Amino acid sequence: MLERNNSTVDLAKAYNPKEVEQRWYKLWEENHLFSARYNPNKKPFCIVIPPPNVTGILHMGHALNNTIQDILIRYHKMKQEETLWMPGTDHAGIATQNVVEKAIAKEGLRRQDLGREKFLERVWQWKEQYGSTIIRQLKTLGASCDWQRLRFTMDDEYSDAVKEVFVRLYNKGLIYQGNYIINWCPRCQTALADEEAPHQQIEGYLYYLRYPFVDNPEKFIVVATTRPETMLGDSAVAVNPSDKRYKSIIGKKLLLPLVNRTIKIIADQSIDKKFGTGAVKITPAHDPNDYIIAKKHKLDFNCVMNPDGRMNEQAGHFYNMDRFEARQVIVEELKKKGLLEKIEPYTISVGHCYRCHTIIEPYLSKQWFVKMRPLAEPAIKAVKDGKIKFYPARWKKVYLNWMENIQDWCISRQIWWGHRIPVYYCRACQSAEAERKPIDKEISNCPLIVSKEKPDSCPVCGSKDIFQEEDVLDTWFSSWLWPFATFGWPFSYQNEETKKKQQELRYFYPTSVLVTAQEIIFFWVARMIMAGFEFIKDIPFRDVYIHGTVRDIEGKKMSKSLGNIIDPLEIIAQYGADALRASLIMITAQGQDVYLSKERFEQGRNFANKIWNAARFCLLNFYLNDKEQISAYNKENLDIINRWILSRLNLTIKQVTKNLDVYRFNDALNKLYQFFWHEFCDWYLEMIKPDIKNTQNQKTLFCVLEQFLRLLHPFMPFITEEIWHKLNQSDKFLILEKWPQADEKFIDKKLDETMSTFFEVVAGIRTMRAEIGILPQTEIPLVIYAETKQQAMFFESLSLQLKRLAKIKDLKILLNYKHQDYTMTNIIKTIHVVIPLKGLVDVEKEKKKLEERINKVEKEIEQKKRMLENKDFIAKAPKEVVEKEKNRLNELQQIILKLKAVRNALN
RNA sequence: GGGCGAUUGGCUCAGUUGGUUAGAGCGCCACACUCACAUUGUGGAGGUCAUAGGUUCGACUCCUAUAUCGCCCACCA
Repeated sequence: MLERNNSTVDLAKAYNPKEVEQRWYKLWEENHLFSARYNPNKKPFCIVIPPPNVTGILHMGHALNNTIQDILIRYHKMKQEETLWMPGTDHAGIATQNVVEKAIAKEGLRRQDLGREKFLERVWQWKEQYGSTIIRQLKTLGASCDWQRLRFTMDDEYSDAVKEVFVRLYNKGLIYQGNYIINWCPRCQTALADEEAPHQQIEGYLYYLRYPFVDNPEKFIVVATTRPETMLGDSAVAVNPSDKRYKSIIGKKLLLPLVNRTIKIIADQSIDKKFGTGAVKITPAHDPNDYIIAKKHKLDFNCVMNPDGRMNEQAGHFYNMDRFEARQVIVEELKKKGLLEKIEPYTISVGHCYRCHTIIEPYLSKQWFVKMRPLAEPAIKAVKDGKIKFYPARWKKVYLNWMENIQDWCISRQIWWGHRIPVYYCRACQSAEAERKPIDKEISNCPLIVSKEKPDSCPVCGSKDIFQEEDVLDTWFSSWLWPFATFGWPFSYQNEETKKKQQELRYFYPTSVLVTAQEIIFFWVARMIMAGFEFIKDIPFRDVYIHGTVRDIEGKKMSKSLGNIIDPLEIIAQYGADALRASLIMITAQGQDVYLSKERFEQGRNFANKIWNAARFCLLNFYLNDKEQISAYNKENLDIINRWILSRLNLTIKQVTKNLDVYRFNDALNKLYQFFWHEFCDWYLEMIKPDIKNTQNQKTLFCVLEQFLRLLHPFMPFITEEIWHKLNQSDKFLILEKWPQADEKFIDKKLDETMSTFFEVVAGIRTMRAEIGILPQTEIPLVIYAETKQQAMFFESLSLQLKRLAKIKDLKILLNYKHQDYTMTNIIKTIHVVIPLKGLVDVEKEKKKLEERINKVEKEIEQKKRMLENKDFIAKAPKEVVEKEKNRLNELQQIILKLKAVRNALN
């Protein structure tokens, strides 16, 4: 009930987001407004959050990503769907381990000092202490996640899913172990997947080395390399078999410098004759291409480096040198021996660890892999067939390109924090060689036991001395199960609870949309699609919305090391979460990168403040005791101003809804911004102000404000909820209210046009006033010469407003323009507007301006005429367009007549 | 080497299937504070839509080149 006593409406002059936001979030949570459940009577809508790292703290990327999800969730909730936003965090193996290692380093400890178990204890401790930071921060942003469902990728239930998946894939023959050259990070000391080792160009050198012949040490062959330190592990030099320069020496023996080992010259098609000298040193254990060649030619694999990037015992007197130090020393020694031909500057592209940015070492080691081809097939098809849609669509191509060239996935990591690989060995059967060493022995025959649980005894020898694989799984090997493992899949134990969970999975899966950034398409999106098909036999989500990357104002990625971070929490503290959200959304065009500076957030703050003050004004002026729904009116009973604002409101509802449905958040919000600020505040409120107590104004005002709050709620949840309660004085939460539906019968295009003519006239008068220097508060007389009787009546009906808005006294609305005493005249649309005050006008200036305008209009008339004389245009353009052009020409011709009349009068 | 994106007023960007007079925010200039809001209001200046061709009755929009910037993918030592 709308019972209002002005003294009870107590709103501060400026909006104070801090207090409001905290209060409402608490109430939302306490009332479980975000919780979702199986509900067959409602359409499900589900988003799984891209789980932030437990080590994470909220950055702008999170803020954007989660604001978008929150908008979708709140929007669909208001559309009365059963809405679930599944939250959680990711254990982030390497990242978290690094963080904890740094922490214990302060105590002078390395993880090896603690041992695996103790170290893991410390990680869990760390997680308990700091792991919920990001969750708290998401709450300050307003995220409407179902927090009771909060998942962590290392939860028991979730870990069970990971093990299940490993076992299933292994049994299907899709997981294998093998010695391959993988991306090795010498700092993290673990293998990485290809995606985790992005290539970056760095300025390096191309070294030309001389390898002497065994039978003739005076002569040599020259090879080019960017990594001279690997020469210690060379097994051969390869040339192209068709290379005339080297044809005769294929098969000859060379003496590998510094190590004095004999190697052969071999021939291989893959060698590019044009590159370098056309002769390539082959280092099978340190280069993926050389590895392939070595396999083919059965060469030796000489590993010369330790996992920490230092040279190993095989490296002779370079032992224990760091790889880059060894590079310099080796080059130096070769130079002394006269075996360095030359050094050229050269740009090379090398992999970098995506966690610590150390240069990757291609390293031969025994790792676990997933065969991806079979998994990719259905995932490719689903996207090709449009079962999964990308927004913006261009990412489809990127996805397909990657999927169609997919490589096997290295999933083992030599770290401690993560899901330990569910593989067991029998010590009795195991020989010493099974220890991890970069070797090229075939996989040991020692029996593997792949099992979710530790087996009691060895199935081969019966020994009870069983131990588990040391490696853990790639973090993404758990993340790719997120859309279903979060529901409790695989429901290993059947009971009431798991049955309920199963039902929920069936209800919410496939989820509705995945919202993420482009960097994550390969890591996560593609793999979730594959896992979805493999384990649930269905797509994991229908839509994938890829938003842009948040960058600083210069287009650089925001990062700690660059020091260009804008902290969202600081913005929230300063301007409020609503302001942060609104600012981010307003400048984020679909899928485009966002360039941010602090000042951008003022726009959101200003908008919030504007809403606050407009609402305050309304609340101070409501006096009706009963609230009547506007839909109960017959719109014919409303006056033109109320009809107009309802027309604009309904159009806005339509546009906002449409834009939200296609993920055009900026368009949706900008429409609301435009409507509220410029149509509702600037025009509507100003027009009804003098007569605000009028019943129909009251009702319409209430209705528009109420509907607007609903529309804005997904974008700016806090301020809308606050005003909503002040407006309704009830306990009903806005988030539970229905999303407005546009009522077509209120949308009146003609009326909109008529009103904009009125606004143009008002603005035109203001311009004239400003030009002749009449102060805003000074009232002036005015004559309007309308075109038609109807138009005159229209202005008559708005004369009160016109007088107020343009500070007019003695308003005359006449029909036939007759120039009398020239004072100041303007033609707005086709209407003469005259300020009958003498002596204010600089006649020469006016003449000049008039001439300019006449010229412009004449030019346009010429153009229109040409257009309309063109037979092709008349024949081929749509009728409406031709009609429009004709009308415009007509109008222009009227305008020009009037302008000329004024000019003539001036002369 | 392939692919993608961007190029619109001083700045940052919109412009949804091609259709009148290309929009916004910020900034700038001028004016206005006892009036819901100076985190405001009113008015104004400022753009040959990167360049060159082409398609079309009509191009900011579609096509082809070119230039500049940015990103992604690829094992060329």
